[in-house]
Amino acid sequence: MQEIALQNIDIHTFQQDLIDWYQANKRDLPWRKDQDPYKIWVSEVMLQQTKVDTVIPYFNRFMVNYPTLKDLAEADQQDVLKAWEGLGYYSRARNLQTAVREVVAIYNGEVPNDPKVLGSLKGVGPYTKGAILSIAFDQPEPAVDGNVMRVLSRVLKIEEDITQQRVKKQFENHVRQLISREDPSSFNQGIMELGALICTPKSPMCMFCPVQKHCQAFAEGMEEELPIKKKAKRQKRIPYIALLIKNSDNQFVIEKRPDQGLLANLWQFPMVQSKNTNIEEAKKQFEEEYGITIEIGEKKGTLKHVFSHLIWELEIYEAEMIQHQSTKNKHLHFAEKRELRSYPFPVSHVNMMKYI
DNA sequence: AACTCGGGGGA
DNA sequence: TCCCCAGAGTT
Repeated sequence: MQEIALQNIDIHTFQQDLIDWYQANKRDLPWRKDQDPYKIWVSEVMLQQTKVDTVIPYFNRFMVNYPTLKDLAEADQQDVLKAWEGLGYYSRARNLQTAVREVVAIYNGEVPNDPKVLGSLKGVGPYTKGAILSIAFDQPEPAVDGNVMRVLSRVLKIEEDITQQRVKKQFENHVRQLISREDPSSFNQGIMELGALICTPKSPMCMFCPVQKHCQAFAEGMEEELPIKKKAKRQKRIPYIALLIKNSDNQFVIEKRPDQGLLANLWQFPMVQSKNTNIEEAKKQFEEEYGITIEIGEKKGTLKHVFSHLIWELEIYEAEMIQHQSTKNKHLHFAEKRELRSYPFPVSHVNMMKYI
């Protein structure tokens, strides 16, 4: 199978052109200062579905707070989530901490360099496993991400839907054939760097591409048509009434979200789904769900928060707590205004604080 | 294989 | 708007 796609490539020259370009043009990034497997690991998890420029400040703060794997293993999860606040996909942080705790408990605090062991850790999938093995341990393992599939779909003119898992495995097989045994780290990072800087999704800069002479899509003028990617479903919209509730001590009511699912273990201001825009209905619904009697005041504004698969449409009201009955299903807390920022909140609820 | 899981930035 | 981003876990 891969022989068909690879038959037109001079593998050795391709490796050399790519690695030479990478050595001359690689960005100076904080996780490229050394080969510490822990730092490589953290950076790769942060970089999942997240751009380099977004990750840099988070990575630097994270290394100040948790300079070693052991520091992270011993940390409080709420503090780790606070350090992750705004980065998104919070299961990455929870899984990373689960995994480093396992490394401390079972592997003497040393990041495993065995592919099967490494891949068994929480949050370490095929990409992250290959990235750690190649970058930290110089092993010739594929690390196929969106960049790699875009670059190789063009170089090898692969016209299959890259959202399919079967196709991603084909790319991994291609990389196994193509990867440099002498410098797998620079090879893998080189393809990703190329995808980020030159072989971009739109308007790739083929005139500056170090592997242009190897690129079958460029030869046929179809680089803009690749890769082929099935379109994602549209998000579902969910309207909410969200409440900035003060009690008689001038404290705000906040709640901890459940420990599974969306934004797990983060904090938020109370809110109820509002199919109807009737505020009296929302008040009744709220008092049933939360076991609090409230008086709803002025509408403070609206916020839209877009997730990958859904959209929150928040209508924000201020309110006063009249009476507190029971909260058996909700983890309610009362916090002063200045204390609020010590809790990890999703960005949408951080934005609500400007209405306080 | 399809669905869940954030948030930001570029065009 | 739409698309994409150094993806992984669950069902």
